[in-house]
Amino acid sequence: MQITRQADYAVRAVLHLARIGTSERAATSTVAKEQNIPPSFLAKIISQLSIAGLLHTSRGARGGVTLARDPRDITLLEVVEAIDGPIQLNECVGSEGACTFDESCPIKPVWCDAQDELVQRLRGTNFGDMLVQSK
Amino acid sequence: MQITRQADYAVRAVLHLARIGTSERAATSTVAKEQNIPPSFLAKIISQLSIAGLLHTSRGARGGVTLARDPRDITLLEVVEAIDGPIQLNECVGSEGACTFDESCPIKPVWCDAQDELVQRLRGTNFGDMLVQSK
DNA sequence: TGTTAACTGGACAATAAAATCGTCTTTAGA
DNA sequence: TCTAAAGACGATTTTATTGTCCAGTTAACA
Repeated sequence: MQITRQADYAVRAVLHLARIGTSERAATSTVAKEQNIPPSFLAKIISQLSIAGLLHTSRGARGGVTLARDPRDITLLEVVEAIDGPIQLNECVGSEGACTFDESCPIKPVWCDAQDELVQRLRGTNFGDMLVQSK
Repeated sequence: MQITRQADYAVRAVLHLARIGTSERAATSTVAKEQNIPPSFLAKIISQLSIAGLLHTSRGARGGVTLARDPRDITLLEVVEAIDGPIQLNECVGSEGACTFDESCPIKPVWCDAQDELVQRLRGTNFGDMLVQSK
C-alpha cells in the first residue's frame, strides 16, 4: 500500500523542474544529486516521463530536461500514473473479472470508493499550487 | 499503490469466517478452496491473524479457525494492518527523518492528508456491515 | 571537425514480496 | 493408544522492484 520509489522519485524530479522554471534546463545528474536519487535510476524514470509527454529532453552538451507544460497543468496523478500505471488499491478494482466473486462481493465497493477519493485528490493537486505553498 | 495479495487474502478469509458465524469452525483448506487462495499461503496469513488476536485457531482433527470477535468489532483497517503493517502511502509519511527535505517539502502534506482519509475510511468499515450489504 | 557533456537503451545484480513444499506437532475420536 | 485431520514452522523457488553498469547516440562549442 505504497507508491513505488520510482513514482516518488518522479514526483520529486518534476517538482524540482517546476522550481527552476519551464525555460531552464537541468541535467539529470544535477536533479539526481539535489534530490538524492540514484542517478542511473532517475535516467530511466525521466525517460518514461518524457515518453508520457510530461517533459522534454534534449541530448548533447548543454542538454537536459525541462517540463513540457506549465506546472499548473501537471497534476500529481499524472506523474504517479505515468510511472506506476493506473492507481489500483486492490486487484479486483478496475479490471473486470479479476475477482471471481464479482457480483456479491461486499468488499469491492469499499476499495472502489476509497480509490476514487484518492484519485480525485491527486488529480486536484498540481505542481503550481505545490510550488506556491513551499515559498 | 496496492494492498498486498496477502492483505486481500486476509480480508476475504475474515469475511468468509464472518459469514459462517463466530461459533462455526472452518478448516484453512476449506477457506482456501472457497476463496480461491493458495492453501499454504493462507496458512501463514491465518497464523499472522491469529497472532494479531483477530481469530482463534485450534489444532488437531476437527480443528479449524474462527473469528475471535464479533464481525462488527473487526474493521477492514485492522485486518489489512495486521498483515501489511501500518498503511503508509509514501515512505516520507509517518516515520520522521525518512525524507531529507522534511521541512520545506510541499508534497508530504498531500500524502499525509490522503492517507488519513483512506485510513479513516477503512477504520469505519467493519465486517458486520459488509455482511449485511451482501445479503 | 574533434571533444565533451548529456540522454538512450539493454543487460545485469541485489533485494523484497509472493507463492510453494515438506516436515513436525497437536488433538479428537475410534 | 492409534490414526487421521488439522495447524505450525522452516526452507526453497519464483517473480517484481530497485538499483547499477556500460556501450551507444546526439549535439553544442571550441
